[in-house]
Amino acid sequence: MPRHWLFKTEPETFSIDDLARDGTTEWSGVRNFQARNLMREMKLGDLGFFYHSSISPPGVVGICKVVAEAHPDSSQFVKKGEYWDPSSSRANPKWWCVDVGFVEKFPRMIAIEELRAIPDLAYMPLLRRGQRLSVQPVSDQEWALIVRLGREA
DNA sequence: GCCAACGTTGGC
DNA sequence: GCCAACGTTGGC
Repeated sequence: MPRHWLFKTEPETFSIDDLARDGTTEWSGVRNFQARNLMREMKLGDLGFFYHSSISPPGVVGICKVVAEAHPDSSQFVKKGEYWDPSSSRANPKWWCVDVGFVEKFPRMIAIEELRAIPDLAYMPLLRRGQRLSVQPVSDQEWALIVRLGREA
């Protein structure tokens, strides 16, 4: 069972600086069953990379941790909200998510281009063609390698 | 339960 | 803005 993860977010919507400011946040709005299932596997204290997507350049910018295990995603019940799901109910919630907390911001971003150049990372879903999961597992080896890179000033 | 159409993701 | 990839939807 993976104990490390990667969380994608568009920084215009919610960035590492937003997480640093707020301390914790509900990782709501994920509407993909595979990503939901991964969040249900997460345990309190699990660490994850914080990844900025849909900007130039995209990349890993820091570390967050699971501060609450999976619970129903509150945004699915907000009527007319962006993430409202009329097919879900409080009695039988469809979407689940964790809460994440700020751990650290790396002194530099590790851009996807740099990750792609490392053969040991070739099997990361992030770098694989067509893999668009917004929540992904990260192996222990990948984790250690990327943390080392990120902490290089 | 097949599968075409459609919508979304996300790097480039 | 383009477009490949792929998940979801809905007609049949």
